[in-house]
Amino acid sequence: MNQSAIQRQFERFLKTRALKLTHQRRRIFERVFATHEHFSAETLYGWMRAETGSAVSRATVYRTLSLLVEGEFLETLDAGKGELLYEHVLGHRHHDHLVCIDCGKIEEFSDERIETAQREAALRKGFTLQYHNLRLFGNCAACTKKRERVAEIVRRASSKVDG
Amino acid sequence: MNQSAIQRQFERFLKTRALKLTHQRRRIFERVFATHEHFSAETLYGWMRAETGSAVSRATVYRTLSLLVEGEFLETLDAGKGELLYEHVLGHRHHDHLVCIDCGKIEEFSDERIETAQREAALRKGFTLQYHNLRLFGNCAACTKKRERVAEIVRRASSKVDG
DNA sequence: GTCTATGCAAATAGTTTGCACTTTT
DNA sequence: AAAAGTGCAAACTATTTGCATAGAC
Repeated sequence: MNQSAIQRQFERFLKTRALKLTHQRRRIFERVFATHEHFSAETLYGWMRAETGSAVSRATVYRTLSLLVEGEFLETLDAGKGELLYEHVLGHRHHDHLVCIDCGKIEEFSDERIETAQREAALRKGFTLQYHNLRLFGNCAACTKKRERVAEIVRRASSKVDG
Repeated sequence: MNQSAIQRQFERFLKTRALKLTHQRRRIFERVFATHEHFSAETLYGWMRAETGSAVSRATVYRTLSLLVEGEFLETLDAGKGELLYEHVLGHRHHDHLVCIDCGKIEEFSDERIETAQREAALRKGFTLQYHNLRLFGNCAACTKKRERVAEIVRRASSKVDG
């Protein structure tokens, strides 16, 4: 699915709910699908202010983001930074996230075994599964190395004190 | 591990960090381990006010909860209700959660296949896994039935209109 | 013209923090 | 006595909302 196809889908979505296609909504929509990064509401608001086009207020950014999530054009990700992150779904299969607790780097992964086991767990408990949220927290490769270097320095310093 | 054993563990934890065992901390600690439910900071604060004992302020409740999480006496769970829930770890194996989006009911489950697949995913991406967070959202058995009854009523009503 | 959207600033909600005073060690 | 803890109220942060005005249909 390409950019203009999804744009039409957005217009259809608005129409079915008797919502209006405003300049602000179009601008936000386009900007959101122009990035492949995860971004926060505040980040998006920053982009809107920095780039030219019809002005968009913070309130409208928040309201439009909620709308896009409802319409399943965006998904949210809470990386534990106190603010929600968003990512568009264009061309993205379902996936879960790995979050680096040192630098905030986010990697995506998916595993069919996990999906299956989740469905079974829900079934066992009598739940009708609607959606799920899996986040793995740890240190990315670079930050793991950094941590190892620090640990090495600490080890040498304390052996000096001991010895 | 029984109540008094974990209490001693708490005292040891405080000692190693040169923290003091105050009445407030002891009261909060005991109350938290007296429940097997998930609870929020505000709920705990409510319990503290309702029950007799040395007064505990809201700030101290929050500060002590953070301390207990750091010490790994408690774990947090974000059930998407805008407030964090806590649960103690006494006698609980690691588990993940199923959350009912209608009534808020929480069930626990665990599956070794999920744990394994997570470790593998982290490894593939070069991450050192520290912890993870898996929540399945859906409708519990009771709420699923309720939804089905509502759907049935809607179906009948619309067939009347059509016919 | 009607109904929805926007911008602004104020409100919200859960949580955190600065500071003067109290308690534990 | 020294160091840490507490309570209070104010601060904080991300997000939401009320309301008057502007814009899409």
